[in-house]
Amino acid sequence: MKPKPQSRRGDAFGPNSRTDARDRILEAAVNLFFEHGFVSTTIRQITTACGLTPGALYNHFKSKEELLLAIALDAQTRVWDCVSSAREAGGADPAAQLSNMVRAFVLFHLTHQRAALTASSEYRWLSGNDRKRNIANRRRLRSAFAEVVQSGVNAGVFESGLSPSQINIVVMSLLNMGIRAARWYEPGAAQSAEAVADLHAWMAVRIVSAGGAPPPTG
Amino acid sequence: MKPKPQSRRGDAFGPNSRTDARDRILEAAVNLFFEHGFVSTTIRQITTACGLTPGALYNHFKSKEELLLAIALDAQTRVWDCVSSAREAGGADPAAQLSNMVRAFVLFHLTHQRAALTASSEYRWLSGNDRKRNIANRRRLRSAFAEVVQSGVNAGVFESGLSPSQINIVVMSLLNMGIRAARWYEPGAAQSAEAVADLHAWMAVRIVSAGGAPPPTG
DNA sequence: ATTATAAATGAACGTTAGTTCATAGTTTGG
DNA sequence: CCAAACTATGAACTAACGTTCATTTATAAT
Repeated sequence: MKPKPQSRRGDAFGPNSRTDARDRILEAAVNLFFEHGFVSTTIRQITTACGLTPGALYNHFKSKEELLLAIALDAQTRVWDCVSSAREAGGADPAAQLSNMVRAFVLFHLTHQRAALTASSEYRWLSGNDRKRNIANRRRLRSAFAEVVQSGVNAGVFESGLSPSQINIVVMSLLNMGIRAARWYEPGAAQSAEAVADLHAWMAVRIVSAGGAPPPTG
Repeated sequence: MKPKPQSRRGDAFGPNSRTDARDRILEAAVNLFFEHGFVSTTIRQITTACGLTPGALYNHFKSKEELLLAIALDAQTRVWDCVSSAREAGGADPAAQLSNMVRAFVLFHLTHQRAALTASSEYRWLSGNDRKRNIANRRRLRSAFAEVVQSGVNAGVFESGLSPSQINIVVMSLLNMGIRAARWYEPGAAQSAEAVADLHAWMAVRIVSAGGAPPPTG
């Protein structure tokens, strides 16, 4: 009786201005995925949150999973870009590279908590090739970190006792602590996102730097 | 037509020996929660996995949530005991205490991957007081770690520049990397659980030990 | 042996999930 | 100004969910 489709471009400004429906869906979804998890979030919650009815969502995404995929791929792409340019900004010094990368990674997770955490911890609900793609992206990121640490070890600036498999574990630990920071960090807290990111970068460099107690063998 | 209730004590041995139904349910549940998550695991999956029908589960647990609670509380208790005695074994030296605690924490997560990860990352599906209890247990554990780090800072054996809020972040990072290790570690891998735990303990001590670059301010 | 308790069954219940679809209104392009 | 392409609606569908229950069988206690 009262279907009132909205403009695709939206009235960019004014009291009744609305953004594109697709973007509103994505924003509502990322909020709800963060809060309740992908599985527990319903299509009806998402569409209600952005003023639509369930059927309308399927004009923009062909399934709930494709919605998750869109969010996850976008966040992964942005994390990669972010970390890549941080690496380049570190010049040829492995310590500067690693520090910059960790800082950028954590800062991204603190300033885009919802999307970053969705990409990093809801990917298990993707199936088939979507999942493979997400996993491949994650592996690529880990490899970039591992490369930098290895180069530092080779250059003698990082702890020489670290074996390649230990390096992998260290890298996974660093990434996981950054990812989980997106869960516990609260934007209004005493520590700024930059301070938290700096602390993580500091921890990373501390772990791998040469000097101090050698790593355990094995 | 063929209800064949089993012995509560079970025929302890022999070809048809069966353990107590409650334990079989818990074991099936912890496996499925680990693999598919709490929300996605169905009562029917659990009961099928241990040779029961859905209704039978409710003779042992009054709801799906109570099943999760039983698993989570048990694991938390065991982690606490484990970490507490590791702390005592460290004597009065904060570095030995922290190293032992991290080692014990990680080792527990690697040898009880399913239960530990369920306790640590499915607690959000508990409601009301169950959830509060879980959160309180987690906080107690964090406090124990923070106490040790703070005592090391006070004693001058750990980095003096670390503020209390930085200590909290460091502790959360340490715990999170141990927790996540339960997800990526594969028991048959090249690295033994002990070696991985040792490496984590090494990282922890490296981060907090005095000397090296001072932590960022803020 | 008899009784009381515990445990398993299989069918059912009420909900709610993701998704589809005929319909109707809106926007765009020629 | 008309037609084609979009987009939102609201109702419906199927499937699966957690849970309940009357009933039946096994075990434990007296």
